[in-house]
Amino acid sequence: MEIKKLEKKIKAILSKHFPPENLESFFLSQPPAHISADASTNFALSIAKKERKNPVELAKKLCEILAAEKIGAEVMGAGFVNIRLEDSFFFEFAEKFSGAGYFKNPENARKNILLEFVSANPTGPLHLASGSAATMGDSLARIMNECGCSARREYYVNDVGNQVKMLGLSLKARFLKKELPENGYQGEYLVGIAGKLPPEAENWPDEKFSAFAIGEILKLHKKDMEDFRVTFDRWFEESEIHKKNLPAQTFEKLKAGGMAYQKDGAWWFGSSAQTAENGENGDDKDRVLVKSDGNNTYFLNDLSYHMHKYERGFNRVIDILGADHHGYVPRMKAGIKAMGGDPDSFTVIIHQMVYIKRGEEILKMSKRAGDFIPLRELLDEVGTDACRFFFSMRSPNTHLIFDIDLAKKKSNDNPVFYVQYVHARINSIFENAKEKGFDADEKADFSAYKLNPEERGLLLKALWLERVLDHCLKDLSPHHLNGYLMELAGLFHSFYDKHKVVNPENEEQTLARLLMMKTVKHAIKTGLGLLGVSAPDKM
RNA sequence: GCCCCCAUAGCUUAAUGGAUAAAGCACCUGCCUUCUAAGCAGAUGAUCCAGGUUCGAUUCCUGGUGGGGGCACCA
Repeated sequence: MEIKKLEKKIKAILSKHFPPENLESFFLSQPPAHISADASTNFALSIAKKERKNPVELAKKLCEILAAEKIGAEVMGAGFVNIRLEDSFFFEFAEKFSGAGYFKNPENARKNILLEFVSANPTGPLHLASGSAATMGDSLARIMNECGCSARREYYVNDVGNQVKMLGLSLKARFLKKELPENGYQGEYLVGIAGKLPPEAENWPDEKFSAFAIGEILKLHKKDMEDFRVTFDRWFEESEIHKKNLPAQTFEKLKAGGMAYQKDGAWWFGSSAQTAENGENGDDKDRVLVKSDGNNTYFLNDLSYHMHKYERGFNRVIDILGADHHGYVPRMKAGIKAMGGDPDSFTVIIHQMVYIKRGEEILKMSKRAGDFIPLRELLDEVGTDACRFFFSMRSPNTHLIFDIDLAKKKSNDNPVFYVQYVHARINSIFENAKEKGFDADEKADFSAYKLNPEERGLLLKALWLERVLDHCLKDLSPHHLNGYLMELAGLFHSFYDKHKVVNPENEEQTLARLLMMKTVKHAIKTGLGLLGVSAPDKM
């Protein structure tokens, strides 16, 4: 939180010279690599017009104000103010950084977030593409919690409906070695599950086959997610909302509020009218709630499930969906609004489709037998670390082409190893230090220590991790963290090649550098941890 | 036809409206007697097109072009 503290401090100083409305646009950012400064602000540029002053003049004034408070700053370019921090600042920062709760932001304390993701139908093994959503959701939840929000992960299990019936019938056919029903589930996995059925299943009713199949497939999903280091706080079964009679209650409430009408023997939700007043992003047509055969649509059930999320106390509800479901978003927002909720508290992260490149062929993710690539296959062949880092590297908006042959064959080229290698190398530095009699945790006085550019660069990078996490929260995507870790790793490897940490002839330097190594190691371990990637001591 | 997403280096991708657009792969040149060469140092190489807003646009807006996805009384 040192960046936010510094921003707060500078803002307080500036508040004596600028009106509050102009101060709102003040923030610090990390200067680009070729600028030798520790923090910079475009404040002078952004308020020049409002203040009716030349930006460079304003920037000069800023520097004078800061200099009076002993903050070193200079003007550069068109009006950037670049701040240089004292060496002592970095040592103080390093002492705090490794402490627990460094990233906890009190402003996030009231954010009670529910993330729903993967939620694959329990009718077959998890597809590779589920790994993408699982990575995004889990890493995002980890980052949110690290930053002081309360985020919970949920997996919605569609354990009722036609597909479940069909699954049971398909399993039964496999068990009795009969022809599969039309539109039945073709996958070989049902043969394996049939083998687990007891002999008396011969006399089971169809529903029991369904329940058995779902139970077995859920076990697979849970195992896959566990091995992928994704822990759901709850596996919410759709049958639960029916036991609680929630869809009927939702339906009644919509009717009572005049939001539902009857047409052609079905009940409709006026979603287009409901969203029309919102202007943009309205639903383009009304949606059926109860079909003319008397059954609920998926939408009505799902709306009641989403309202139940709010009833459980969550004030921010986030779904992660594939791009093929984006059309679903406006009607859900309209539904939440009609139910008296706040549509702005509901966010859908749409991730674009993952395409699989195998050989020269680009496959759409598909459940057809020949094209189906299970997540399990990739986990076993490439490993969780490489998979998770690879999937979290991209923004959800990227139309990713996943070259599966490359991923398997050349997994060593995955940048995850470059980052993990930092952790392993620092670990052996500590071992070496210990052998030479240095105690890395020893408190020492570094007030006279002059940081060289590489040392300063490492501590500066660690300092800015805080802002990277802010960007992840803002964009609801962990991918900024991957880029950050690769950059930090690059700085470290370069430092490592140029400077030696353990030097018995220079105790002050050794202890100072050990503190830096501790800081870098903590940044790497924390960052990798947030991505669900391990930080090995040896490689 | 309408809606959403995308277009950056040979390939896969980064870049809160900011300063000299950043990495990896591929390719080329050097570097292991020193805390792990899964590494380092260096060379080559890019913002789809046309307007607009702005002190400043890869980023925002409009219009093209090209690609992906979606437009069910399915779930």
